[in-house]
Amino acid sequence: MGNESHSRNSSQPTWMGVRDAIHTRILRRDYGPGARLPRDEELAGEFGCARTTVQRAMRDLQDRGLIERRRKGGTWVRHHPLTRATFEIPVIRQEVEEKGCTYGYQLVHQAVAMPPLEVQANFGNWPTEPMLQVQALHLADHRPYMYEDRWLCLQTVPALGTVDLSRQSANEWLVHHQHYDRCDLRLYAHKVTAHEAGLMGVASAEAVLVLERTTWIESRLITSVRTLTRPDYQLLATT
Amino acid sequence: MGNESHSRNSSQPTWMGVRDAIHTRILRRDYGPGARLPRDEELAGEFGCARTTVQRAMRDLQDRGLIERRRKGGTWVRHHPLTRATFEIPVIRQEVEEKGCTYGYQLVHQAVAMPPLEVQANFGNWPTEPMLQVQALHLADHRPYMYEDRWLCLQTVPALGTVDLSRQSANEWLVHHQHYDRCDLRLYAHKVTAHEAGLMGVASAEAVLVLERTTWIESRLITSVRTLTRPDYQLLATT
DNA sequence: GAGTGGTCTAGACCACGGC
DNA sequence: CCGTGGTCTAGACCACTCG
Repeated sequence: MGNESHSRNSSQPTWMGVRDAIHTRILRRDYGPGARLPRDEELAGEFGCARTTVQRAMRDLQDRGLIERRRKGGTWVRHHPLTRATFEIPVIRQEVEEKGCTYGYQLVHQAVAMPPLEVQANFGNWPTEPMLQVQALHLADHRPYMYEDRWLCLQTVPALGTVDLSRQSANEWLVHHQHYDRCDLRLYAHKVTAHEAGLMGVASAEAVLVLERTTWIESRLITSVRTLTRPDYQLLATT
Repeated sequence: MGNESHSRNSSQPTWMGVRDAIHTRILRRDYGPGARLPRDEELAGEFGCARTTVQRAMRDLQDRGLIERRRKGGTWVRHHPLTRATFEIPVIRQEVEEKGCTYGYQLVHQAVAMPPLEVQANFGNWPTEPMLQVQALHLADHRPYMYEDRWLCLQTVPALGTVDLSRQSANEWLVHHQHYDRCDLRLYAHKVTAHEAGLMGVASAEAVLVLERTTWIESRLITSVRTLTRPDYQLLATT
């Protein structure tokens, strides 16, 4: 039944021990796909622990997408366990410097304009209005590392109007001066245009990973940015 | 101080209420980047709740990448909050059917062979040995939806040798017969080859998103699969 | 209405790790 | 060593939701 490697001693089960025991039962189909698990209280009795401990174990299994829990409905084994992948999106300067490279930044274009429809698509109900567009390159050892096309909301962050974005990236300024409480992400492949290829220093029509991020504070739009990575860029996750 | 929208009433703070209050203080730089927070017990006293409740709030802030906690070291505001994105990787049949399409499957190639080096790179210390390679198309309304190039470990899952993979996808068989307890993911952009373009029914040299997954059970390799999506495929996440 | 999970408490002990 | 977070308990009440 699992070797209980997480328990401190036999008389006091840990939540990890309980979790592993239940996980094992799911893997062995003692609790098969779609099956209903015993009530927390019952399991607590079986394992000789408090109901809180079972709860802690169950929350972990739920976070991992193995079970579903509903008040009154009880706990159920998912028919198909969810595969959830968590990626960490790094701060660009930090990522570059952690690779032992010198970070650099170069402003390409800046103007106030009306965002095109495909950008507005990220904004939900947010009213259409002119925004500050900033296109810039992030460099590693003086070579292009990432290209970003960003739209900034001057209504939400008026201070941006006074920042010299040729010296400091909007990314960096925002990290230090404007927190967010919501972030939408979109990830897809993109064939670079001739213009983008020139800026990035890659072959024309190369395939690159695009990361689109839209951030908000208290339901007010801050910025939407489309980031083009180098063709060899990979996102890694271990579940 | 935040409007405590998560508290049931003023006399009994909820962990979400406490979390939001602390979050607000971080946003307002009452607890600035790199600062140390008061001990849990102290905060519990301030909020008039049990230490357990503060713990629950802190764990959530930690999961969201806003703070770091260490025994004896205390709780600290991260200099740069982590941006974590969680994506759900769907079961293919389910994903297709949820879009209202008919799911289909077509085996392209199957053979036992030695996996090439770039595939072995996903296997860590796992010994090199012949594996079952399966290339197949997943269809939506009879049109190509995804292409997968998969390597299966016959040592770990001998039963696979007897499965007719021209009728049922390895994906589906594995979901029903072989659970995993570890999954490594890798995500990148790829320019399709002429061969892949022909199979997928897309223009040659098109950019597509590739999802590589390697799964394990009790430290034994199960399978490694490289999935090519359609050019318009996007992964979405809301943090 | 009633069964089930979700949360809170007060107190205890443990484990990690900085000093 | 000893301060701090991590976990466990036993019991209580609450909130959601299914039948």
